[in-house]
Amino acid sequence: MALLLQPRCRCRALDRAAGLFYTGQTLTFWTVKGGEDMRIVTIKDVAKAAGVSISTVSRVLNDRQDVDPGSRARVLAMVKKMNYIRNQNASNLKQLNKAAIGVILAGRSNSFLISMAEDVLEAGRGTGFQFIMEIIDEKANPFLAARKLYMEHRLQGVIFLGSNLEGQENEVKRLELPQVYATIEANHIDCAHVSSISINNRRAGKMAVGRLIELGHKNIALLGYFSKVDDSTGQRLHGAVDALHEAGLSYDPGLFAEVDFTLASAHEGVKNLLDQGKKFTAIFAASDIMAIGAIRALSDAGLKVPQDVSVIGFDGIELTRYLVPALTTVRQPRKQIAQESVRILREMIDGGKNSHVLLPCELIAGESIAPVKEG
Amino acid sequence: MALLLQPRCRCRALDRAAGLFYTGQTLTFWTVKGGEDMRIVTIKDVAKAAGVSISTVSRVLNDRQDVDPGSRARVLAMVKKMNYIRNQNASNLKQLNKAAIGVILAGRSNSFLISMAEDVLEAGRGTGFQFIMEIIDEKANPFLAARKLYMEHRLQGVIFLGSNLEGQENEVKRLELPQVYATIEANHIDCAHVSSISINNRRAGKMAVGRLIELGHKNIALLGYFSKVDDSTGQRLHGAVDALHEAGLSYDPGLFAEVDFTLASAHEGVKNLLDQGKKFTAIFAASDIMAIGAIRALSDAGLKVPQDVSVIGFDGIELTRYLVPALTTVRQPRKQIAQESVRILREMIDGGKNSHVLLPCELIAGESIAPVKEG
DNA sequence: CTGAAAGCGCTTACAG
DNA sequence: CTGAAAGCGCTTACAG
Repeated sequence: MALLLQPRCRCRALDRAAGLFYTGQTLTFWTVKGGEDMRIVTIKDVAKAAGVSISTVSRVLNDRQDVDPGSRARVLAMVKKMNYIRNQNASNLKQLNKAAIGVILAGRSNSFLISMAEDVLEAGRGTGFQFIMEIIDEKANPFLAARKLYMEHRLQGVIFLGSNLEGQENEVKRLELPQVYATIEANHIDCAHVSSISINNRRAGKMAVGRLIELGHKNIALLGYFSKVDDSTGQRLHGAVDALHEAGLSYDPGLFAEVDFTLASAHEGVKNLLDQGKKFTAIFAASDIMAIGAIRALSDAGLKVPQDVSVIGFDGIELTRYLVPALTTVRQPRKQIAQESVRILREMIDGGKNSHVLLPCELIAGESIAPVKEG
Repeated sequence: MALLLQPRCRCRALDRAAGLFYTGQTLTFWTVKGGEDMRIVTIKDVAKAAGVSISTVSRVLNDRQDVDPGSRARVLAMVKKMNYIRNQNASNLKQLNKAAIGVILAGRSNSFLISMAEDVLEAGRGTGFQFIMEIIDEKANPFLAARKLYMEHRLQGVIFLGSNLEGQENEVKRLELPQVYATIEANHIDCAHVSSISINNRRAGKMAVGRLIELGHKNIALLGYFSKVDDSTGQRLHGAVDALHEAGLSYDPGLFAEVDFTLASAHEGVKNLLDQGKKFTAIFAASDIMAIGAIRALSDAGLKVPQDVSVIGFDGIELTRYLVPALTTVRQPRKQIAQESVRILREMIDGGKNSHVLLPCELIAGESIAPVKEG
């Protein structure tokens, strides 16, 4: 790379053997090898500069106590001076029995899950486990991701956030690692190394629609999708139908719009219902994002929330509190799910039993629902 | 792990030497080594099973053409059968002269940047470069992240998304790699391996506030923060002040609320202004998220947008179009910035000159601004 | 407390 | 077209 020789960058090419070299304020340690001419400082370079063996450098880097304080000081000084950065590839390749936990996050743009991933990392602090997070596409294979992570980091266990287990029972079992499914009810999977923690999505959906019914709503549109196997989203909708039935109302499939977890899809779904002249006074959306898309579609049609149509979302993301009107939503206990995921996984890793936990959830009163209009 | 011996998981412990083993439908290849008893399939195992050398397996895995079709087929069959997954640690450790580009994304919960990161990956498709993305905390050191990525992947170049260059000129120069700063104006950094691409944030800020002035607003609150060095956010605010001055209005520091890129912070900032009895008829926020927090604070005080107060945001995230009222915002040409970042970086990698590009941006008319109320 | 040596799983000239 | 061998940068028993 010719640009390395530009004087304005205060860099000078230098053979590896020459060791350290000062140019201006910048300490430059340089290697020219096989066409590569970018500075790479390895443990070997540090060892040479500090006058110790690579074993000793490694010991210092790994905070082992059996190192002479003087050696340690010299090594640390050189590490800093030479800007040494450990090559994790090499480290991982060798270090087999690490205490590592993988976190597979399915869905890059799902802010609820991203927040929960942060909660998981937070909950993992001080546990002695290294948490390795992998963000994958919503449609990607989470088990493959977990296997890969295992290959590369020798995980002791995995936490899955937001993965869909639809028809994946065999994959789950074949991943022979303690695993916790967060936000997903996985109690139908009968495998001793599988736990799950979530809310009771069906009851949550029932609660939300129950509230709408209490307010006098009878024609309630539902947004979401039913999977082949009942996943979280489907359960929420099933719960909605439960509430209708319990109130002696019938479920009108014409008021269901199949939408995914995007603003655009929800917007279009509700627009379609309106265009078809469907009559409804309330909407239950299987996610907050869907609810926001829905509200916009209502607004486009001149309908006001909650005066003309009540809307309830799901998840309880931070944004809901800042919307005008604030969105009424079913709040999942995000932090608690995160913390319990870590706790349960650690328990399993320590040889404890698996468990399938259902946490209570809450209907957060916003400003987006109101009693049904007379007439 | 005792659970591996659970019959329901269809697994059986087996010495490595024993090779393959069928249990039920599941093909299980097993190793028991040093306390670890989770199946690890390596290239060596595949080689043995396919009856070739590891070199040949590696060639197949790397899609080299100099392999006998028969060998290739046998290897691929075993790879599939044995569920072989390549250990990237080992691969990266050895494979030095890869065509790889690093993408450092600063800010986990910045949806504008996350979307742009996806655009970058999209733009990178078919370039022959592997794109390696690292998401770091907003406050983390992006240069350290880049160095680490370089250590582990021998990057040819780096794209920084959303990093703050405040006082980091030396770090930039010391990172002796072609680098592109996206969304940041870095033309003050005089280094031949540094490029940047962004909008002219100052002019954009001026345009936004200019629009508010056209509508008759004179008391305009500003949300954001000024850095020591002028970064994007500061530039937007400077531009706002430019617009005021050009219109013969003076900038009232009392109408500035220092807030960061969170809903909560913007909400509190505007609440404070209102609590202090500050009078303003419009708000210019340095990001859309800030604008949303601001609108909520206005609503809490009984003020309506845009009837009582006009609000303009910045970035043009998808959500703005779905809000009610839709948020008027300065749209950054996200896709174009992403595409040009990749193009410019590749040019530099090929030995081309660096460049600092300013792209035009657009004021997207929403429903959140209106002429100032009489009286 | 320290260093020489083996080896993690892979890739890649090199010699057939 | 193929395999034996060297080596990427590290960690970790092992023997001092």
